[in-house]
Amino acid sequence: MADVAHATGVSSMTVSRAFKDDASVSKQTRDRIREAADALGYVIDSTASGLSSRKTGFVAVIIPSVSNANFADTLRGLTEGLRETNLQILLGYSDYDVKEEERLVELFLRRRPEAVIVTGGTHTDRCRRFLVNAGVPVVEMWDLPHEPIDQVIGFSNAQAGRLMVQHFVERGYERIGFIGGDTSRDARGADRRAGFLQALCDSGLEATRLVAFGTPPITMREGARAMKQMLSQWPNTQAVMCVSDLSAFGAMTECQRSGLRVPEDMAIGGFGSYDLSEHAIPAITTIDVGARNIGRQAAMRIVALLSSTSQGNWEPMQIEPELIVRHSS
Amino acid sequence: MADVAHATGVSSMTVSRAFKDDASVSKQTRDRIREAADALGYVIDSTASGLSSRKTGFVAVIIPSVSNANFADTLRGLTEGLRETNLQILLGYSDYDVKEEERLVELFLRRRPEAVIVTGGTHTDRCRRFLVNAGVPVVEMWDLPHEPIDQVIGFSNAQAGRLMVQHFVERGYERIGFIGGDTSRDARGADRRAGFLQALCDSGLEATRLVAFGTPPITMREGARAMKQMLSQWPNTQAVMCVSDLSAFGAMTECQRSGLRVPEDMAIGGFGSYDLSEHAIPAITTIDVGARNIGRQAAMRIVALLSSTSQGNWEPMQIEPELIVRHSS
DNA sequence: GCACTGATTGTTATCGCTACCAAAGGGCCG
DNA sequence: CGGCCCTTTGGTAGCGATAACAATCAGTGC
Repeated sequence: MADVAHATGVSSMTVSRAFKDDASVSKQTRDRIREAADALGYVIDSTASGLSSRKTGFVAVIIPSVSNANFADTLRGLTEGLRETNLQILLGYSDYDVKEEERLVELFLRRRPEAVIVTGGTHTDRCRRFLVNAGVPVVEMWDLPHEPIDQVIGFSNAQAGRLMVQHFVERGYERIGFIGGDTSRDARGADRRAGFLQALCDSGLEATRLVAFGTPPITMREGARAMKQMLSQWPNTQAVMCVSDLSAFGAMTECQRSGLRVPEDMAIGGFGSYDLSEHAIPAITTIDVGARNIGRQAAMRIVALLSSTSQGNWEPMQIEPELIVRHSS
Repeated sequence: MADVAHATGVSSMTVSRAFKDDASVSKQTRDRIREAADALGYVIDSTASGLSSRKTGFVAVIIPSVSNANFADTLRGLTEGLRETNLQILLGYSDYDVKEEERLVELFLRRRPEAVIVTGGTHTDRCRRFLVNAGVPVVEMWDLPHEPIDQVIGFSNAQAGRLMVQHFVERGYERIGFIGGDTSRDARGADRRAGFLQALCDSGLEATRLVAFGTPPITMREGARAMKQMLSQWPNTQAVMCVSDLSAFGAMTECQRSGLRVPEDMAIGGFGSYDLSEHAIPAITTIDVGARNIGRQAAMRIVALLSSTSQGNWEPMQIEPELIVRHSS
């Protein structure tokens, strides 16, 4: 920076200002400085400016997985929402593991982010302590935690499960099953299942046809295997909700390979509104939570909270899962 | 940090050392310091340590899209490869736009990453200048650039196109088409198409059945529309290669909706070896480039380059695309 | 002409940490 | 017992920027 200052004949302070958007430098000087910087190949050092100004421009974001289209969509929404700000995303994924989430949170807090966004409301104690003491806005998304740490942009996963049961019941199905992964790791998947079971009970239906298979996120392959198990254990099952569209697709192809017609012999419901479920034949009934919108809303809230002017009370934002009925049910 | 030092009765220098892996501090002192830090809620500041030590621990990674399972896999490979180091990924995605890539590279260089990984060998002039002058290892992956900037871990996209033609020809198909997106943005997709066309010509076959539809990455929907156009323009087409498995799936479902049997009436080939193509009915013939492995290799090379001991000459690493024959062709 | 205002630029002192060098303490050997 | 080495700890300067204040200058109104 001193070099650029010298080359332009100004002080380094002026160079610093030339690279800030809102600083008062004459347009002429700024242009000259920018030009000189480009010629010298100078790139401003955010590390130093972050230290000095105590603003790093980072937003730490932790999602369970990047391979999951839903979280990828949320990430996209976040990116879009932060595009015009000078905030940058520091992304980590936890592999659906709260211990790994804790590791990432600690790692990321070292970078002094200006906000932290995590997925879900389930954390280790140590992780929770980190977040509470972070001293910056924290957003929990994709869930409605009982004891929020700070901000919440989410929806009720149990509600999603109930919606699907309601739909199956309206269609006249009575012997209804659920396919998911191990519930120990994926708290949101477990919530969907819990809501699903509760709704079955409320409707006076048997709630025993559960297959849990593989570590989340469960894939098409595991969905297929789980359906195979479902069919051998409860052959007269009429409808199955799957914890995700991917497993729903796997389950559906398993039915088709077994010569079952969907939905006549077996109705299928998924979750997540993947492109896949729209294009599969038959198209798969699913639940849309507006993953991209969740990201966008989280970004908007972060931006609002950081622009100190706004001083609203920030209620949890509750998003309504929406059932999308297609041909598979 | 001074607080922790005071609480433990040591100097801040010793506290600093207690948080480094290789520093010489007695185990006893280190434990006491760590304990005190935890109690005080102290988290070390990487911003400051980065400034002081000139090691930020960042690796800048730019991929075209996170919604694309292939790049998500590469990212996963990278993460795995860097897990045990103290390097952290700074991720950005360019939306298949070299101008956006330039913006990201400039943004990321401000963070003083210790290495930069970009996707593909096509960049704007300014971006290329940035990368050349970055002063840190640069890896171009997913392609074999004619004029590499530094390190290369990639494969020939043209080769991928040729492989599929070869396969179609062996199967006896003669009227062969290609479905892709606008070629102006996706250089790698364009390369696949170029290799495809070249191979058709080499086999003495007509190379005119091209449908380009939508901005990359093209989706299932666009694959379906493109197939519709293909069928109306060249109804007697026997086989089609699609630029990705997603578009291949969309194209295949369009055939099925039109009452065409796959592969008897229309053979389909994709690219990328998505889970989807394995589970679709019929399963889709595709090309596997080992996306995860590319990420892993890139990580390994970065790690090797940064541990100054190794002083090999680093040839481009050329990965061989592999044809996976399934039932759709 | 003079005080006053607003726009632009310069000076100085940090931000929180680590590199570098120095020094203290303990064990071993001749 | 002195000298040497090794382990562990401390002091100081500086990494590259910005915050906060000070200073300069031109224009304005009276």
